[in-house]
Parts: sequence; structure tokens; C-alpha cells
Amino acid sequence: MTQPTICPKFEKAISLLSQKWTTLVIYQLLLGTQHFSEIRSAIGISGKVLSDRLKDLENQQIVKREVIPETPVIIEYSLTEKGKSMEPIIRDIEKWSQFWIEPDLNE
Amino acid sequence: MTQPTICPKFEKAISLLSQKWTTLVIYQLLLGTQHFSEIRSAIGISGKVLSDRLKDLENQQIVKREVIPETPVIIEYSLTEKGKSMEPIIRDIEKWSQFWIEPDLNE
DNA sequence: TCACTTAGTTACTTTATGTAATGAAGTATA
DNA sequence: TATACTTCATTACATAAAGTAACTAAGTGA
Repeated sequence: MTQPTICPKFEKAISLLSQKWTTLVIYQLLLGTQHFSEIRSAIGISGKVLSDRLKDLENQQIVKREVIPETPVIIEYSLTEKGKSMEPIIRDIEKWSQFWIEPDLNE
Repeated sequence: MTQPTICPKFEKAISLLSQKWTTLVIYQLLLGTQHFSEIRSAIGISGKVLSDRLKDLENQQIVKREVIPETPVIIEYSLTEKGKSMEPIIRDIEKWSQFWIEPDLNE
């Protein structure tokens, strides 16, 4: 029996979104351009993992990293068009969660 | 500086969706009721992880597990209302991926 | 000089996934 | 009645991903 394989584009999108923190980083950047430590403290991610995630997202052309050559140098992270185009997905998750999720009380 | 914390409902939804395989399992069940080994071979997940995921999703009331007392016993997995309500999220990811994702050639 | 900041990195620990073998309950065939 | 096969799992073990904490380089400011 040949199985209908899952579309590789969809699979790739899923593997991106099912990495921990990816969605929250994008969610945070939907608010606008931010610095490393802003994202870090806003979503409570560690420096190491944020650094990894931002690299992944840059490679996927979802996040843009800009070095502003002032002194001291300023580094700005923002969403590309591709990144911004994920907003509907994230808004849907947001809406769904408001309606359907009961937050855990013991956390 | 007090940070605007992220909504716990949204966070919980995100942590659910960012578990590996969760979305693909739901995606598969959007096609209708299925048996363990159907899901397994359709999305290429291992028995162990599928077992874990289905338990998680049952606990979240996203998936319903029904034991049909025939002989041999038949076990059917399907989406609850809550599970079905995730369809728009998944369709959005699907649409987004079709437009924006270049599949990796080397995989 | 000393303390503090930003944007990371490094070494190490813990948790999550993956792989492969196994089990229980049943069927199907010789 | 062996035996081989199926389904829905579980177990033991290996590897990969994420978390923690200390550290670095370059700069500020007192």
C-alpha cells in the first residue's frame, strides 16, 4: 500500500513551527524591531537558545538581523516579509487558545 | 521594568503545538477516524512517540480514544470538537507553506 | 579602576525524541 | 497445536534538543 506522503513544504513548515520558541520569537517580533535582550526577557528564553533560534530564523529568511554601525554597535532583529506573512497563523493560534484553552492552575 | 507577560492560554497552546508531531497527528486525524497503525505509517512516527502524543492529546481533550469491544478489540482515534476547531490553524500553515516554503533539496 | 550593559559563546545537565526489541491478545494457516 | 502474522502498545537504551550558569568582548559611566 503506497501511502499518500505528506507535502514536503508543509512538513518543512511544521518542523519549523514545532521547534520550541520559534513561534514565540516571531510573535514577539510582530510587535516590531527588537534587540536581542528585549526578546530574551520578553519571552523568557535563554541566551543560548535565542541565539540558536535567531540563526535558524535568519537562515529561513523569516528574521532579518541588522547591524547598525554606531558606537556601540546596535543589533536589530525584525521580521522579513516572509516572517510577517506568518501573522495570520499566529493570530489563529491566539484566537483558538482564548476560546479553547484552560490554563494550568498549578504552574 | 515589569514586562508584559505572555498570555498563559496562548503560551499553553504554543507549547502544545511546538511539541514535535502534535500538529501532524492532528492533521492526519482531520481526515477522519483512524487506527494507531494508520496514523503511524501515514506520518512516519515511531510507535513510542505516537503513543506518547496520543496520550498528551487525549489529556488535552483534543483526541478521543474509543475502544470498540469487538473481537479482536478495535481502537479508534478521532478528533474532539476542540481538536476539529484547530483546523483553521492547520489550513493556514498549509497555505503559508505552499506560498513561502522552498523545500530542501538535500533531504 | 570598578561596576554595569549588550550580544553572544562555552561547558555541562536535563529532557525529549528516536530506534529496536519485546509483549499480550488475537487471527490465519499447515 | 505449533508457527507465523497482526495490532497496539511498552521497555531499554542511544542520540539530539533545550536548559542553566558561568564567561567573553566591546563598550558605557562614575
